[in-house]
This record gives sequence, structure tokens and C-alpha cells, in this order.
Amino acid sequence: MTTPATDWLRLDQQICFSLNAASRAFGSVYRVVLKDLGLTYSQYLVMLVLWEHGELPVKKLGEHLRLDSGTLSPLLKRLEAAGLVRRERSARDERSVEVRLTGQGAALRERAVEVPRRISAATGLDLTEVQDLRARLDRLTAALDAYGTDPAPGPS
Amino acid sequence: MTTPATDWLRLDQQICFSLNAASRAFGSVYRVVLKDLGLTYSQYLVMLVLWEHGELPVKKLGEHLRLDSGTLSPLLKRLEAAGLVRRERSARDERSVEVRLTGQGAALRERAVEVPRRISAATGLDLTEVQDLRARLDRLTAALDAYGTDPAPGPS
DNA sequence: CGCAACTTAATTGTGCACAACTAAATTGGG
DNA sequence: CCCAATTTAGTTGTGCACAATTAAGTTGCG
Repeated sequence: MTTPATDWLRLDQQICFSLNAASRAFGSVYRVVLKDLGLTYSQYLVMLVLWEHGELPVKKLGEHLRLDSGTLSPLLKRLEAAGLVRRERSARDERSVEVRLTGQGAALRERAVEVPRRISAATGLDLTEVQDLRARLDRLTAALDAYGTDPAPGPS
Repeated sequence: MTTPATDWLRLDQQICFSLNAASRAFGSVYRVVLKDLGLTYSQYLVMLVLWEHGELPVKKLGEHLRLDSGTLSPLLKRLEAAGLVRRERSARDERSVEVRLTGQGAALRERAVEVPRRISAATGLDLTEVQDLRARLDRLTAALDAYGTDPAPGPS
């Protein structure tokens, strides 16, 4: 009684669809929760990194978030236009652009501290479940990334 | 020994980030695997639904995929331009647009059957793990959706 | 020094997601 | 029948993701 080969193409069999749907559902909740702060979900992630690390070049920011400059450049310009960050060329290395918080950006953290609690309430998961799910997802991401660099890891 | 409140804003504590990262990592793998078929990830999901259900209005397609017409309309036009689907106004209800596969679109299924196997290999997960993860993610999505319609479900 | 290789951001172009709005058609109450 | 409410696609505008390319600056080898 194995699943017929033809059923592998059923939408409800696709792990990617569940993942994508969950990601977008999160997006909807964050949109509501972050509206007061004037941030989008991705902007919020950038701010999290800046609140944690203080100040860093676009390159480092992208490494933390797995995003490239094509995504970050316009996003950072919007944050700068909103008065939350400043971007300035590094004096040491003119290729690099340092991103740092303004006073207003740093102050926004005070209002952001309640965001995780509200999101947590929306998930209906307890701490243990969240950590377990995060661990599984991180392993999955690592496996997918490895496939990208080496599609056929084998014993050869 | 509880986690300091300040740490709730750490990026690596955010379940949404792990989810988002996994979703984008999947995107990269699908981009590679689907390149031969000339489909993007989202177009592939649409084709899955059409292969499974044969023909249906944009509305139904959106319900299956949790997508609205703002996303589907341009996407379907691209699929039509690629010769994979046809769109035509329903005779019964002129508001509705029926989407159906062309011969070429139906034939593409033969080449798509190997996609799930290749994706499965990339995840490094066995069938049990995939089903468990899917179930967790679907429950999470349901909880997040419920929050959107009723932010404070209580016993009142 | 002089120049090739590399690094880093930014830009450009394509496509997805979604909110807000518009337009057209259907439906149902009077 | 008439018209208000509803349903359904489509359009517009904003923002994210990413590939490919460009431009500027740095580094190191000879």
C-alpha cells in the first residue's frame, strides 16, 4: 500500500507549500503587529540585527540575514528616509558602507520589546515547541544550502 | 535562570526568521530544479493544482494556494504567454475566468514527476520527518490565520 | 610603482505578495 | 422589474528576493 507515484505531485504533499504558507501567514501577523512601529517584516529583521550588533557594514548585515545588497540597498534607503538609520562610507575602506542607528532608531527598540510576546501569542506554541521547530528548520535550511553548493554529495 | 527579557529580540530567537530562511532556501533549490521546465516556484505550485484538478476558476485556484487575484492575474498571464494554460471567461458567469491546461501544459507534467524526488533528496529528510514537519507547519499556519481574524480568543 | 584580481555596494530587470481600489456581472429583496 | 449588496477579476502601487551587471576601491604580485 505505498503511495502511487502519481501522488507525489499533489499540492498537499509538498513540504515547500506548507513552509511557504506558514511564512506568509507569519507575514500577515507581523504586518499587523509592526504597523504601529512603521516597519515591514524585513525592516524589522534588519533593526533586530542593528539593535543586537550596534553598527556594521552592509556586507555583514547581509550575512546575518542571508540577504544580498540588491535587497538591502533599497530597504536601507527606506529606513534612512524614515530617520531610523544612517548610511555612510567607511573611512578605512571606501567600498564599504557602514549602517548605524540614529537616536530615533535606537529608541524604537523600547517599543519593539513587546513584539515577540505578541507574535508568540499568535503562534499558540510554547517555548519548547518553538525551539524544536526552529532547530528542525535550521537543519533543513543547512541541508538545502549544502545541496546548492554540492547537489550530489556521495561516498566517492 | 530564565532568559533575560532583552534577549527576546535576538535574531536567532525568532522562529519567523528560521521559517523565512528555510522558505528562501527552498526557493533557491526549486529555482535550479525547475529551470529546465521554465517554471518559477509559484508557477509550479499553480501547475500542481491544475494537474490535480484539471480546470478551475481563478477564485478556486486562489483558495487552494492562499493567493489573491493581485498575485495570480499577472502570474497566469505569464503562464498563458508561455503556452501552458488558457484563460477564458466562463459562459455561465461572466465575472469568472476559467483557467485550463493546454496540451503543452498537460504534457509538462511528464517532465515534472521527477521534481519531488530531486527536492526530497535536497532536504535530507525521510518521509516520516516530512509528514511530521508538514503537520506542525499546517497547525502553525492555522493558528496564525485564526489570530488574524480573532486576535484575542478567550473564554468570554 | 603598475596593473590584474578581488571585494563591496549599487543598479537594473524579473517575478512574487498583498493592500486598496475599480469595473463588471450576478443575486436577491422590494 | 429595479436597484442595492455581493462576488469576481483585474489594476495600481509598494515592498521584498535575487540574478546579472556595473562601478569604485583595495590588495598584492611582479
